[in-house]
Amino acid sequence: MRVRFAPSPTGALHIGGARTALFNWLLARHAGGELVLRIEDTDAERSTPENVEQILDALQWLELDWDEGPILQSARAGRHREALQALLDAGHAYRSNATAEDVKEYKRLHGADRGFRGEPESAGAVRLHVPADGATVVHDLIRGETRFEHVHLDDPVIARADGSVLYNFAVAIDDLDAGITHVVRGEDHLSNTPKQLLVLEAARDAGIDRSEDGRQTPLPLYAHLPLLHGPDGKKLSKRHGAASVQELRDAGYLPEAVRNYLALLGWGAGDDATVMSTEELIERFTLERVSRNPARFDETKLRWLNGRYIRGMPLGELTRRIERFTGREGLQDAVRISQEKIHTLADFWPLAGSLIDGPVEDPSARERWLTGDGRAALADARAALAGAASFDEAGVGEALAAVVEGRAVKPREVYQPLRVAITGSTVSPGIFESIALLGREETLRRIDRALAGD
RNA sequence: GCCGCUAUCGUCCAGGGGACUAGGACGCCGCCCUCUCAUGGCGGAAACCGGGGUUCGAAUCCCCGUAGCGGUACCA
Repeated sequence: MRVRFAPSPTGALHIGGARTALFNWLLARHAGGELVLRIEDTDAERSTPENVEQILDALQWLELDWDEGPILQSARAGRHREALQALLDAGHAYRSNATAEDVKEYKRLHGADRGFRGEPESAGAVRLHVPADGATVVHDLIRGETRFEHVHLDDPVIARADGSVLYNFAVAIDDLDAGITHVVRGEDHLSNTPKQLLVLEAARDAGIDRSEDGRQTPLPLYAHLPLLHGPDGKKLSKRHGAASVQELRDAGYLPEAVRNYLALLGWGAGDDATVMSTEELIERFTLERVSRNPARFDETKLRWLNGRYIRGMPLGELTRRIERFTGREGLQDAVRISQEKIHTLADFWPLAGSLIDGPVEDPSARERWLTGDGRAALADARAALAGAASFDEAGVGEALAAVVEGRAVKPREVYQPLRVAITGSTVSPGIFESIALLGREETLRRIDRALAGD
């Protein structure tokens, strides 16, 4: 089995593209086949080297590797011209100066459901001859047979007047030359498939489909994946939050969680498995179980899944990732007491950063907890902590429990003022853990500053 | 407009003629745990797009309608 992932570098790699890459990768790894990476950059206007870099970078972050490539489609222009000329010579294609208006006029005359047929001219863009009768049937591995009647198909333009080839031609030739056995891509390409199949058949007839050993290359099998949409059912875009792989990374998601989540969009293991390691995904993934319905990208479920991965991760590993994410070091103790409270790497600093860089400013928190009884409770807590026999979590807990008991109040009446005093905010890791982490000296200093505050 | 794809809880995935009183997960609601936020545990609400047909029997098969999406570029 040889599959391919063929993004066009017209922007960052979006979630939909990442899912297509993942499915191809899963399929190749499951079957012990090869994955070819091809960059579809035949549109020089819109393709940039920066975008190519970004796509490669995104795939690397996702830890999806490939076995061949990246092959730049633009580098194959020579082969494309040769193949194009062969089709022209064999009479499967012709030059035409017909414009979009001409096509419209043709349909007005012959009916809206009649495909455009042009007259061969000496110059102009190159169109493929679509047979007058019959139909091209796409045997889609996911959707079954889809029949496209030739009368409905326009003679597609396969090359510009300057001889540079267009997408539907380049794809067909490249898939053929690369010996691709399974074309797995988004459903938006289903309608393009008959055109590509027609190019492939014309290419065979023109005799340009022979591999080195002279054998005819079999036509690839096709599988069209359901499309991915935003939460509102519309096409994915920036409005939907993290829509590109880079944005997912910056939002603090883990690549393994993203892989797991993306695999669940348009595919299910068959039983009720939700959390699956990449190894398990590889083992269980099959095209037969891919759904036909479009799916929506729902970030809340990704967040939950990401949280599961974070909680299940060894402390050292999580620390390493958070340190790389934040660019800080020496975070292990803070990470340890935050692990069960965060869902993404990005959640860590807002939760626990104040333990490292000092309390944050939150006037409303001070107003609510550091006035009246709160101040008094804080003073008691200070005294208790100053005299605590030991300053580990248990020692701190004991000392503070005594304060709660002594004041005969609900625990929060002591703990919240304390939390605001040492972190500045009402949200933090556990209070005993936080205080133990700070140590006696720093804790008392922060309490004193809070007490002196207003 | 034309051509095509799709249609099960708010979302994702099961179920593919009788096992459906339609299952699991996220989210939501409630309870428990609890120092905040979380985590964890328990419970709950929540769906077969509409209409015909086939059949003893339809979420499941067929047709029509509707809706969503895609294609219809000298874009990919």
